[in-house]
Amino acid sequence: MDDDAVFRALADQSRRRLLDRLFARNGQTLGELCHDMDMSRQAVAKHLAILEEANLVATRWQGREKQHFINPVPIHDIAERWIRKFEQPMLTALSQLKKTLEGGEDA
Amino acid sequence: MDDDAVFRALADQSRRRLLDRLFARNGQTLGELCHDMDMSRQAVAKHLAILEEANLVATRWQGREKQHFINPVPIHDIAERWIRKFEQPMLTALSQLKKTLEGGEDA
DNA sequence: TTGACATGCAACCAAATGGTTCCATATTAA
DNA sequence: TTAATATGGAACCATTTGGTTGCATGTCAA
Repeated sequence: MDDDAVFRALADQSRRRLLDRLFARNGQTLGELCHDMDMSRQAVAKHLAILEEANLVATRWQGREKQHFINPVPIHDIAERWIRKFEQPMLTALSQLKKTLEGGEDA
Repeated sequence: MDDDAVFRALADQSRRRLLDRLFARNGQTLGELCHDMDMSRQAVAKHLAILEEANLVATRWQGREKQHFINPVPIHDIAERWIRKFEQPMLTALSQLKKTLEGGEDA
């Protein structure tokens, strides 16, 4: 799986908003997803293409409409991995951080 | 907390690598973090500034050296929130996705 | 068939991004 | 004091990014 594509896809506010919208109601068409996005249809289509490229969204043609479906797996995977990575050192890192920054002089 | 800054900070491969390095050993100086980064010291410093801006890294001056400490809280927070958001609809979304994409014709 | 509708494609543009280089400043060591 | 070391600042550059517009294509409905 391409971590980088997923991270970069998530780096944009508008794309996270599109994911939120698909969470609220899955399978929406491009036209539906354009509502209240305050940018052109083509701009929204580009964002969706980036999400699709990152495998965060899958699409299906239904007649002349393109439906968009969220794919929760990649984001769940990286979130899981990053959480797991951070959970262990978290407490020690935190106390260490506080000590070194607040306390002042200990190495 | 500024989600956007955190997401964008994590969107870059080099910055994720710097976080990895700090996980491996916390409190490293700029000079240490420059090793094997295949870019100039100033470039690394810019990346670290972005991480610091996103509150993912805290720094402390020790003489003429600047030490860098990872702050696991923000990334843990957004990961938690995104995981939680995705966990509930995950199973249903997945089965729905499979049905609509593989199966073909059901709405 | 004809027209409206939903989308794609491509060219273009401004701004942000990731990098560089040169020089300045502060701290340590000889 | 002087020199080396660790970092910061600013100007600059190429590429990427996020947006636009105009036009083309395919599908549905009258």
